[in-house]
Amino acid sequence: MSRRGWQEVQDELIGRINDGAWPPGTLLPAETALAVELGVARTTVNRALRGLAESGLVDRKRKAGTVVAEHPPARAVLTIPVIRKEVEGQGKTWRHHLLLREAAPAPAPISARLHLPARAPMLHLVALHLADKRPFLLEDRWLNLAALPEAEDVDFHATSPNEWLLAHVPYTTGDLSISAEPAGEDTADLLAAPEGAALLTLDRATWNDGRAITAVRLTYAPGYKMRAAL
Amino acid sequence: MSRRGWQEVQDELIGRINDGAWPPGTLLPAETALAVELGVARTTVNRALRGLAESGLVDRKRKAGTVVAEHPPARAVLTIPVIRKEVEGQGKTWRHHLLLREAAPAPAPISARLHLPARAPMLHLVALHLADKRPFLLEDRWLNLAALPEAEDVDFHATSPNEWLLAHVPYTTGDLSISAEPAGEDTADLLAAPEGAALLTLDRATWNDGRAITAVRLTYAPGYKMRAAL
DNA sequence: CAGAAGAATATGTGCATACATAATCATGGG
DNA sequence: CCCATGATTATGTATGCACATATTCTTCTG
Repeated sequence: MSRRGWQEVQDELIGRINDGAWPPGTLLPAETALAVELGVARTTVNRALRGLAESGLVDRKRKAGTVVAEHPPARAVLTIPVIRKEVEGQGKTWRHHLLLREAAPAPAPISARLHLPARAPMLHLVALHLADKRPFLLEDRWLNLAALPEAEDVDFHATSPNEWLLAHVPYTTGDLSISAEPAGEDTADLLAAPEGAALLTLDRATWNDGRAITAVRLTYAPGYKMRAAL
Repeated sequence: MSRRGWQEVQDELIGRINDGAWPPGTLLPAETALAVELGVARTTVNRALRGLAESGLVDRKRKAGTVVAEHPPARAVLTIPVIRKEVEGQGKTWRHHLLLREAAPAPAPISARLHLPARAPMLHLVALHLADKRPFLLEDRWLNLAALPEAEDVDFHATSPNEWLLAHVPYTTGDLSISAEPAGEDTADLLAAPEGAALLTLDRATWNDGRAITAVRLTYAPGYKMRAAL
């Protein structure tokens, strides 16, 4: 029945879950048993099950075995590209204006979010990104100078903060919060939106190897949609 | 230097990318070479590299080799739980009201989004979800009756459409679009928000094994923030 | 009978090997 | 010189084996 690969095995298992043969809560056979039944090596079954566990369809615990999840959460992978790439991907011309560049101690909400001591020395950058000369998004960023002293000497007119960071600290972890916010007076003005307009807003904090790097708020112009694959 | 496992190998590789030893665009050594250098089996290097490829840090192609990505996009994993679970996770009481239940042909935008013929027979459901008796989110759903004829006989007063679907078709694929929308008159009323308020809105289309299942729009009450891990 | 010590077991991972597959690269014919 | 074709090569994956590790289950002891 099997012949080809772990994908085939995975499809078979998904099928059994979806058609009700293994309803939520079912303890399913051990890897070794499945391997024998499907005529493949245990490694192959393991690969298939690992995938299902990653996507949340099953829960696995050593010795306890593999159980079909009761409430499999939907997982969507958001891909947040470099801003320039995103604009150019729409066939538009990208530009950016640096509106503010100021070394300043971190205000309380920022230092708290990054788990830094109050008033840690930071670089505050505000940049407006344009697509075909129309406002696209506002980048309001606080950069931790202790982690990135080089930033002090960078010309952010030439390279956007967004892009400079990615080139310098490509691999980061962090968290993200997505919300809809009404446009404040200044923001409305910069994004050419009516005051109070609904704006998609991303708040992001970034660490690298345990060191706080940056906190940023991205405010998109009205009408922007973020897409993700499930 | 190595000793334990693919994670250690992965950390080592991430380190070399992050500290500039392998800048973006670099073609890195073949798996076999890395395996020898790090004193592990190729399988282990492969595991580490596969992880990096999944998170977008490197691009891999057969024969061509592994290249450090030029613009590693940030990837965030959004976990969208069952609505009831989410509300209860905040320590609040969940309830829902079914506001509309109507069999009707799909309007054009819905059938287009699901790649179905125009006016395909569907079930239109609107439900308001409450957290501690306060409006939490509005669920506006179109269900493909051809794929799920059982839905015709379900009492959606007892089980929310959201939850019924998850129990019936646990594993689905689809796409998701996230935006900020101003509250329309009806929506504002139902969510107890001022008209024009900024509301986080999710639009989702769902397939199972190539068959269109449902299209849904979730409109959250003001102030809602969606969180994700990077 | 409670609680600690130990056996049993399912998953997690590493390794060596083999073959599959997709690109690329080199080669030779027109 | 161009292009088709086949050789080369890096990744992709399967397999059998071994051992690690986290739990659970069992049993022994006070």
